Formats: sequence, C-alpha cells, structure tokens
Amino acid sequence: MSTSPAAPLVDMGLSIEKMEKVAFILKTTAHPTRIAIVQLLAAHDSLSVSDISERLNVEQSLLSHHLAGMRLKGILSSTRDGKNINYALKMREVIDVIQCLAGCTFL
Amino acid sequence: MSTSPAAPLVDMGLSIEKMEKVAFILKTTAHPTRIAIVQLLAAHDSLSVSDISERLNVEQSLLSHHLAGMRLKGILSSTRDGKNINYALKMREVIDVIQCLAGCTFL
DNA sequence: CAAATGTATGAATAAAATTTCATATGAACA
DNA sequence: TGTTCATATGAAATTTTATTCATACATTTG
Repeated sequence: MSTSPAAPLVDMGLSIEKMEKVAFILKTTAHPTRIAIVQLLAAHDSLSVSDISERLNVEQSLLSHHLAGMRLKGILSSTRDGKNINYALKMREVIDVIQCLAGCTFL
Repeated sequence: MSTSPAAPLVDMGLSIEKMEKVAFILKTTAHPTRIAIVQLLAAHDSLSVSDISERLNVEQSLLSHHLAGMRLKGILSSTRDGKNINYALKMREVIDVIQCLAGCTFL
C-alpha cells in the first residue's frame, strides 16, 4: 500500500502500520487545492462540485479527480442530489491538522 | 514553489499563501520514514544520523536525503559533534499534527 | 426522445518525489 | 600523512502524483 523500507521501522508508540496510515492521510491532504477544499467543507457542511469549482476556480475535471481521491481515502463523502453531487467532510480531524499548522506563527 | 492553479483559490480565513505553506509542511511530513523520524526526535531531543539509521533500519544515504529535506524545510535542525551530526526537532508542531491523526479511532 | 447540464472516468502526459549507487567531504586517530 | 568512520551529495533510475483532454454517464427539461 505504501513505500516501506526493506526491514522496517519497529519503534516507539506508533506502530509502523499506523505510521503508514497517518502518512497516507497526510499525503491525501498535502496539496493547496485539497487544503482549500477541506477549508471550504469545514465551513459549509456540503457543497456540489460546481460550487466548489467556482469558489476555488479549479477546473471541473481536475477537481473531480481531487475529490474522488479524497473520497476514496475516506476524507470526504458524497451523495447525489439530482444532477449535482454534494461532497462533505467525513474525516473532520483533518481540520485540526490543518489548523494546527496554520496556527504556526512562523508560517 | 508549489503547484498553483491558473487563477487561484481566493477564499476563507486561510490565505492561499498560507495554504501553500501548510501543504508544503504536510508534504514534508507525509512519509512513513519521516513520521518515524519525527516520533523518534519527539522522544529524544537529539540523535545522530547513525542512531536514527540503526533504530529505523534505514540506509544511510536515503536517510540523509530525508533529513536534509526536513532540515531545509525547517522541520529539523542539525549540529555537528565531531564525526557525528545530530538532528533535532525544530518545528515541534508536527508532533501535534501526527498525534492528532494517530488518535483517530478509525485508523 | 433529444438536448442540456453536472459530474465522472480513462488515457496520455508532465512533473515531483523516492530510491539507489557511486563518490565526496570532514573529523579523528594511528 | 594516510586511513577510517560518519555523513553528505549528485546523478540516474524508478515510482508516484498531478494535470489535461476527450469522452462517457446520469439526470433533468423541453
């Protein structure tokens, strides 16, 4: 599932499996557009693709790819409403993660 | 410095600049080996490259590349002590970021 | 049903990130 | 000084991620 050294990382409280999962989530979030998506959905609770596309000024297809990835990895959920598909933040913990870093004075 | 959409992301409390910085830090952390490094240095306050290499069972050169990247991005600091070079956690906030996610029940 | 709208998908490409390997550098020590 | 130990560095090879583009799919509406 992820890059793992030949004979791995057995140490400290966090198991290697958990470290991989954490890395997986971090990687899924580590992109300006995706951070913006999280921010948006942190404040809105559910938005359609076109809503997000307009607000972030990101092209439909590209956005769709980002959203699909984030949903696949469990960060977002989606439901259809007529022609639209609404996305919502499922793993709300990522808000804290972002805010934690965003709060750093030196950034 | 980072992938940014044509005409970007003007929205919410977090400025696009800050989102890019946050993404930058997240990306720098989003790797099992690097998470392990943070964990180790969260508990040890300073370790040499060979210390880390042995504990994590990661090959010298590869580790050096990871460490250099993390230092460059301000997450670690390093000081020489004779033949050794000791690395320490500079941006301690990343501990919280990792612990936040690590605390997720579903991981 | 045909056209329009909103979204997804897949293939091709482009750009980054990771890993490996060979070699360089710098400090210590015989 | 020459050798050894600890670490860094750089170039290639590989793998992963991001972007674009064309097109497909589903739902609504005329």
